[in-house]
Amino acid sequence: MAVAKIALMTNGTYTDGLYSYLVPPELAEDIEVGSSVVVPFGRSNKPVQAIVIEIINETDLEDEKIEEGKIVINEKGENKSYELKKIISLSFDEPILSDFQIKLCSWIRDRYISTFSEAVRLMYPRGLKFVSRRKITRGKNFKEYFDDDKEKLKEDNYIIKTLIYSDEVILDEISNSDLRIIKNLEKKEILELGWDYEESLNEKTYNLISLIKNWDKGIRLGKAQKRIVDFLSLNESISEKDLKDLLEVSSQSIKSLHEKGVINIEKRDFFRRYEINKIGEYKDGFELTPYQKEALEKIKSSKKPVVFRGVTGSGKTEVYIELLRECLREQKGGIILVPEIGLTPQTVHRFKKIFGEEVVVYHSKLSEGEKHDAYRLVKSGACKVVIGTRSSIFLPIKDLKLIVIDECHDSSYKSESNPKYRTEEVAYFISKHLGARLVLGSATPSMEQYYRANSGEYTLVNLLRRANNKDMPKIEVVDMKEEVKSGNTGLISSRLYEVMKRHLEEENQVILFLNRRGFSNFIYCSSCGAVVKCDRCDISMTYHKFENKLKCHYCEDERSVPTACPECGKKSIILSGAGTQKIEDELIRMFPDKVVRRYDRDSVSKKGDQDKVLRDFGNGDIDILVGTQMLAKGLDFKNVTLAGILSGDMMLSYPDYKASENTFSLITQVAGRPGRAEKKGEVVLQAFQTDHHAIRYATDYDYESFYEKEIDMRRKFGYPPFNNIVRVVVTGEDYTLVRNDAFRIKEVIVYLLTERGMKNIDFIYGPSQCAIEKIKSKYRWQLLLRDRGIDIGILRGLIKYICVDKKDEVLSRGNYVSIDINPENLV
DNA sequence: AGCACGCCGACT
DNA sequence: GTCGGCGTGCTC
Repeated sequence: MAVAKIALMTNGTYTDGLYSYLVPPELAEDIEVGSSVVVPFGRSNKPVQAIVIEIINETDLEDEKIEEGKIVINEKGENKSYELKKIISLSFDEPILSDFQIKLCSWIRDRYISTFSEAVRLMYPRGLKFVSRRKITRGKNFKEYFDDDKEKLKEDNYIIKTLIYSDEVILDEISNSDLRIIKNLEKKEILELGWDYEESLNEKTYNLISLIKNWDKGIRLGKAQKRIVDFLSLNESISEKDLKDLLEVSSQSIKSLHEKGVINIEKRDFFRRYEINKIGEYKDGFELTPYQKEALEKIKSSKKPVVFRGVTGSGKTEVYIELLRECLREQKGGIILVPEIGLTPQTVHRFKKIFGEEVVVYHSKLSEGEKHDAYRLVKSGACKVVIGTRSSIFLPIKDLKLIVIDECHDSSYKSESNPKYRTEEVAYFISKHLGARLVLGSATPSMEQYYRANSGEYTLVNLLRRANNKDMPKIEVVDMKEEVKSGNTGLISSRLYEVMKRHLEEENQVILFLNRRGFSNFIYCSSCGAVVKCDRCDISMTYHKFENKLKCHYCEDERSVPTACPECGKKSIILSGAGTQKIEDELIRMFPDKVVRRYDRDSVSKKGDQDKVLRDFGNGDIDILVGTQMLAKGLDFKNVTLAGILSGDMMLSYPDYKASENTFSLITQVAGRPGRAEKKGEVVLQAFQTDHHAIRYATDYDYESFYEKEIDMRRKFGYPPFNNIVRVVVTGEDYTLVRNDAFRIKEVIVYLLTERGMKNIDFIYGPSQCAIEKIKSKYRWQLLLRDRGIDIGILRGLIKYICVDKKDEVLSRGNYVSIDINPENLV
């Protein structure tokens, strides 16, 4: 028998390795590398899912031999023999992972310090549900047990009673006391305790109905049946549901037609697909401008990944479309990655319109069924174009030749949960191995991306002219310090009000932009200055007017607004900050005859809400749209002539080395919204730190100068792209234990390195408390490490050794450690 | 991570 | 005695 090395799909680092199982002869033909299988695991032989990573034929065994079902493994000159278990079953006919995907899993596992199962999960079809349950059956002494003592029938356990008339008892969970009883009876062979498992595939089918060619015309048909036959003689085929709806006929009529041999009923796969409504306007056909053509040719001729810097409105999308068209002409596949699908409904719709059924849309808001069907459409090769968010990079697109990462600087391309991968790196790995073209498009590439483009690792392609040949709108800066001095404590400066009024009077539309949903919309005490914070997360709670409640954005905890200050007891609690709700109120007061709408995660949480607001805005039913980040990307409305940025520098105060970069790109993006059609656009930027280089260069649209200044700082302080940052976060409920563990990790690192003769260990920062000290009742301490004077590979290995392999020895019980290589944010 | 097993204290 | 809680160790 052949031996399969498998990786388990259960969680946990302890079982993160390869295990050997025998391939039973009856499955030998079907099990391949990449197959999804079920294996018995652990002392109780619980069935678990696993992926076959390697198959070794008996004849190829070297250090290992199989003797009478046992495997003899030669380890360090010693023969150890294990009883090998057999694979129970195969879950899909086809292998789930290709050889390349297995390679990718290993790479992800190493690079981001995750487990095999976490990596496999990224690529595993969502439609398969697997559950294992306890199964209790009768032992051979079961009958005797009652013969001995008839009284037992009355008092015994309900499981045993059930077994008197039923062959088995299946339980989702088993209580500790029941387990003990069963274990005891198992020894006497009265009961047997085992496992049962169930796999269900969430796939849908429909009935396709068509007329049989030579059906017997002499058969008598009912009225409804005649209608069906008439319809089918004009139409080739129709789904049963549509037939019923259209002709208003019953299942019975269809059934009897089938029985009479008049019609065919065929089961067909039904694919649940994500559809979106048309929003806004854009031209369907287009011709590339000479500049776009030039960029296209440069991209096509590059052998390296391309950083495609195109200013807002330059028409990067048209270039992507051309690249995709070329792919399809050659029968190859392509993928366009976008930051968050909700951010660019217009783009998605546009691709759908051009490429039709060929496009699969994939993002986190899809249902499990929709995700699964998207996977199937791609896996089968039926669809060759994917447009989706970061996780779609793992879809098994056939003959992948093009990967585009649009808005490539966006932070949503970094995964925050395990494996904490960076989409760009994964895409790079894939493109290299599969020979696919990689294009990173943005108006404001990240400092790292631009650095790579300048250093020759990537190719730089610029598209610095807008498609409509218009200049970028002028950005006017309003100094809020002056505004406060002159007595205006509102959110909207007198200057912005003035400009808004002018644009609105000319029947144009205005977008107002704010950082994050209600980020600083906290309440505070005007006597002592105390801010109401969440007890569990230690972040300011946000005031939500509609519910008149305070909410924590990290743990979703909520409470009513206190009447007195929790610190000093005085009744001087007042509202502050600039939540979108508060602004909405202010605007309604300022412009009573205009329609104001909010666009943030609170007001458009449902799938349809978002489309509706954008549709209304596109139709001109809304005059002023107020929103967060969601407004900054990809939206294209021709009547928008003014964009207001209310707190342009708020982001600068985030505890993050990327604060400047994020501020710059945000301003640039917002500025790209107004004036996209014939009308001239204008931007008003309110800020306190008007002299900051991010603000100054952004208002001049001077990306190059900003880059020069910023890259110097990165070099000086050892931040990416010059150094990698490894973040280790310890969490747990006991403050002291968490803190001590963070210090212990540092000590162990220093100890191990000095032991190896390393002298300058000055690349560890911290431990320090995280900016958000507590989330969901768990304290958080962090350690930041940089690869200064140490190779990143060695550093990664060291951290894995300490925080994963030796976790039990280093960490206190109940504490948890999370490792993030080059994290996107440091809160 | 689960899961099983075994040790120990509490309570009939 | 035996029930249940938790600490420990293993998983091809």
